[in-house]
Amino acid sequence: MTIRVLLADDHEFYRSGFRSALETQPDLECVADVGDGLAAVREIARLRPDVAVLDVRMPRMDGLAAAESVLSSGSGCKIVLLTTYDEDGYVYRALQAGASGFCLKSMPTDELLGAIRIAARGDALIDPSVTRRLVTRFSAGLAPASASATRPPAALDRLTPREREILLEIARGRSNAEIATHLFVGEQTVKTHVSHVLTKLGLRDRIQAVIYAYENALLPRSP
Amino acid sequence: MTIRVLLADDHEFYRSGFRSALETQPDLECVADVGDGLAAVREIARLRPDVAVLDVRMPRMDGLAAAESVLSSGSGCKIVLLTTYDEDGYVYRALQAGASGFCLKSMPTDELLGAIRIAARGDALIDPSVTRRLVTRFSAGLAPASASATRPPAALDRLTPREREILLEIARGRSNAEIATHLFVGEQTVKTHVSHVLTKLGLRDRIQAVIYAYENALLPRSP
DNA sequence: TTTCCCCTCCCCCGCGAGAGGGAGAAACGT
DNA sequence: ACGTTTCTCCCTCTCGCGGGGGAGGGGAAA
Repeated sequence: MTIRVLLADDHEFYRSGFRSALETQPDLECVADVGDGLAAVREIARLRPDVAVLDVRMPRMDGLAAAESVLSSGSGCKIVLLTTYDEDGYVYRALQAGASGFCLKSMPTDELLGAIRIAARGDALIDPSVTRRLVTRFSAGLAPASASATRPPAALDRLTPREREILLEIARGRSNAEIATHLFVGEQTVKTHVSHVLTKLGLRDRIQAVIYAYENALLPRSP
Repeated sequence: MTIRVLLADDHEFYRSGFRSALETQPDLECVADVGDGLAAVREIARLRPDVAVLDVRMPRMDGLAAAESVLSSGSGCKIVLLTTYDEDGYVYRALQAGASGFCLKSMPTDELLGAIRIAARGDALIDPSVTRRLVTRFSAGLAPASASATRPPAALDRLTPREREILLEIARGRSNAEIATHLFVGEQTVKTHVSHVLTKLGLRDRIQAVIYAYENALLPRSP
């Protein structure tokens, strides 16, 4: 009984490499590979794979939204999320959605294949470096970032959703070019958003924005 | 640089088998093996191993209590918990105590050795079948929180006092000119220090330095 | 339909930042 | 005495950042 796998990633090379790796495994079969989240949701509904491997960063619909859509549909398809960035915020959304895996792309091929098999049998695997963050959080206590305690400063409400997203990207230390790549827009666009964020929040430069984000608990304060 | 390991388990045969397995690994060294939790706590304090592998079920003091004792002592010793029973209640206590691993005894030898290495480098590994329960709980509604870690940043020791001072100034969002004024030195001097700080800490720019400072709790929470 | 907001992208321009050199003067331990 | 480390200051050069404009498209409200 082979495990039917679907892959969604926006990098063509990555997908072809992934397919090649799967072909060497007698128990794994890649039924489709797509380049964005929307296509992933559609193809999963059509082909009903056992496991879907989704990149977090994708055009049109990101992996998290796609995972939530698939998992709430009750199709029984297991989800393994992939990311090049060990964003722990993503882990929580993924876990809350019921994902069966959260792995870094830097993970060795055989380990990733193992993660797929683990997901297929109903278990779950989280990348060790991500697990560490999880443990740190657990040992620190509880309470979701969205709930209790901290009140959002009124100035934040003046930001558009996109601008808030940009603010978080800035706070993670990314350059304009990096933000552009990660959000699939041009660098000029990013510069415009950054400029608006700084103006609306009355900040001098992106460094002040980083400090602003930390002081206002927009970022979890833990390594 | 070998990883120094301590084992605590109440089965004599298991301990000897564990020692044998470690002897085949050039990077792992078993500094002691004990048969109960109380002895584990005492020997960990005396021998200061890098990683302690503790069985959950032990006489006198169980592995969880021992783990909590060791982890709260701030010795820096990492804890990997072992159990034959995948009780998720144990996992939660272990994670809340700050354990770096939670593995089943049924785990293959090489994977357990891998878990020790993972723990030694500061990451964490949870057995996949246990992770699955974790995910179930997460998706059921639990949520974590902002954390506070007590971690000694080793790279900081490579900085001179002046450079540490500069790092704090950077983290406060000051420009080179402002730092110069504040510290009564020339801006060129500041630029030199900043450059050294970035080089020594392996950071790309001052923005990463700000993030570094926050993540390593170099700044008191001010808001 | 018109108006407004949001997102997207483009231009030029000035400036601070950081790299990559070098160099002098203390203070330190030997 | 000596070398090492630290702190100080200087140069040039490149590049990213941010401000100042403008502009088009789409969606939602009026």
